[in-house]
Amino acid sequence: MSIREIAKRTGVSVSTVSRALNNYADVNQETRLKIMQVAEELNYFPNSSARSLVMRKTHLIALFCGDQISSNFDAYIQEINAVRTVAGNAGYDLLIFSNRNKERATYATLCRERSVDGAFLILNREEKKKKDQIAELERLGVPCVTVNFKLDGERCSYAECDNFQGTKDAVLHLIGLGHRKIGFIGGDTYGKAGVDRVNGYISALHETGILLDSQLMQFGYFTENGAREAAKKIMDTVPDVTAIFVASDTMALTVIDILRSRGLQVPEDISIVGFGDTKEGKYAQPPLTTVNLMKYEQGKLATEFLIRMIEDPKEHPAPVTFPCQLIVRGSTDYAKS
Amino acid sequence: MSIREIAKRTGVSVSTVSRALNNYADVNQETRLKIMQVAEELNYFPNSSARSLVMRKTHLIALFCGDQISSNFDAYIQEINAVRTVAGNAGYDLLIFSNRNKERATYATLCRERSVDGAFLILNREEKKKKDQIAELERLGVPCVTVNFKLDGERCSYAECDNFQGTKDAVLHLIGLGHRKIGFIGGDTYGKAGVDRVNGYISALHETGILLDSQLMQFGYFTENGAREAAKKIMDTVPDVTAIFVASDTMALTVIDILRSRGLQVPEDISIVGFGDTKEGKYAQPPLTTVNLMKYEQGKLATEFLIRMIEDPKEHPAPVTFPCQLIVRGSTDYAKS
DNA sequence: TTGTACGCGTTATCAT
DNA sequence: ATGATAACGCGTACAA
Repeated sequence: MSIREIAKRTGVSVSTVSRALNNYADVNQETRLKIMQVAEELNYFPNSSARSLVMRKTHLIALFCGDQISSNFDAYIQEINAVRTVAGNAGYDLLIFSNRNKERATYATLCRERSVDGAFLILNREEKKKKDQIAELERLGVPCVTVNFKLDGERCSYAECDNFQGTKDAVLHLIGLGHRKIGFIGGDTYGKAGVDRVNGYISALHETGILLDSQLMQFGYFTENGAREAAKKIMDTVPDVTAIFVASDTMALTVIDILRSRGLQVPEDISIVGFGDTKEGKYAQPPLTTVNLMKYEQGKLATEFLIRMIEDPKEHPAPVTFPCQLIVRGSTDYAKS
Repeated sequence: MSIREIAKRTGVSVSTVSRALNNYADVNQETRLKIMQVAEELNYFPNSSARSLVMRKTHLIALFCGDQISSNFDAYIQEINAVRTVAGNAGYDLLIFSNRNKERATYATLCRERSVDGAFLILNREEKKKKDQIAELERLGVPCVTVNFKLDGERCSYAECDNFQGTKDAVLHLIGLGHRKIGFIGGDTYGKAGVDRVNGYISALHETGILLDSQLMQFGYFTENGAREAAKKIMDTVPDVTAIFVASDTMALTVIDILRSRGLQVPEDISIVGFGDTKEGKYAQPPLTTVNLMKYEQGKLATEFLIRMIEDPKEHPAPVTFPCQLIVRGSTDYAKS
């Protein structure tokens, strides 16, 4: 089973076997052939633990995705698919830390312990607050990338999407349809993404000369209840609103429910734009106009950064901001004149 | 950084350090404290490659999910979540093979090379045909489990869902609503699952004394086109059909489209039951009545089997067949009288 | 072209 | 209670 066994059976030394199996030039064709033949017979395959130990390379990329506790991959599939594809093409396998015994361990600790060659992080709202852990990771020296989160550090990079532009495009789309009283239901403004969406909305109005009405701006904190309350406030204070931008698809669907319960039809009476392009939105009735975050592309780019850093110690790819894409579907229409 | 470094700084031998760090009883409290302190200072963490090498245990579970090429996790999220949770609780991390350089390697080979402690397989239709690879895996000696696929072998087990009962329940639901002319659009009959669904349909009819009409039975092969053709055939030959069981949610939604294009309303004119309980179906209009495969539970159970086999060489958990759950939503209603 | 010897970081065995 | 020493399986300078 081991290289030593092959050495015995072929009557050569282990080093010769090693060289033969690793396609070194300095080994006789005959002996090589014989070695490979015996290896085949014994169904030999190198032990990657041993190899990693001596090579100091595991061909493993750590994948941190979202809360380890709630463990829902659903939201991260596109990024995960991207990592899997790009890293796989480059010859890497993926490691997902699930071990609960190590729950108190930090990202950096986990990476070091498993000697991963690099790490890909998809952080949720809670995790982004762990400043010290992230700082530790940035100091670690192991190449790291994130999506939708700024990661500074010698061996770090990231890809993020342009929430500002995405929101702005969505609101400009509404304005293009003739809407003037346009509501905004944000998630929160704790992070850059949330702030950017607010600014995108404001910028779109500003650019087209529409006056800002603070009563039209509410926040739903990405919860159903929050969205419900926000929508009610807008409807109560500005009943002649004709369109609302909502900062997540899930909240947007909730808003549509509220509107229906008040006897309003979407998009006939009021247009709704979501954010995130989820399946729920895609298959909703009417299908939701929304903003696609290009998550696969983000993941792809970030992984390419990661691979470059792993394979070249001098690489330090500049972070990229990715444009979002507006997906126009059935929940938006011309404003009633 | 290494155990050796700690030994130097504390003035003891490496073996003592190892014992101290691994909570062996036979080490002086003072020296242990000192060792732990230095380990803390140096921010020491054990190297798992080295540890795996000598312990012959990696605390790694291989996760094979679907086609390595098309790389879409979407369909397997529930199982993956289950593995992650259960394996994580038991102290295992997850390894996803993505390395494309090893595309020609077999499951068994990959497992051996990375020395995983066990493997969890989610096989798609294509992969289930690789009989020799699966046989090799069964002989490997590394604990393996699958979902929805029979895996024989000393160290193998699996969890599957009861397609027969699930289909039967769905059809009985339709019969309970007063339907008598009930169509069946299957996927295929290449595997056990497909056959079971056919038999479930037949059994439900038989049990309630409804005569079988072969014109009402068609197959869509899990493709849009297939579903479309199957639906057309049924509608053309038995225009007074009042309900159709469709063997996948995706096909069911396609069928609904076809019916609409022919001026039929669901569920007013015709009831539709899907299979699989996907998000598309859940958020469709009307929400699809369907059969939930309890994928999370299947994954959970299979993983528990796996852990048991890993931790006890004598364990050989009996496979389990899981009952499906009928989810009644808006796409089914009483038959028009 | 091949073999010897050592190191990778850890644990286990057997002394002491 | 502690230390030497030998594994684990592999890669690689260096010597031959």
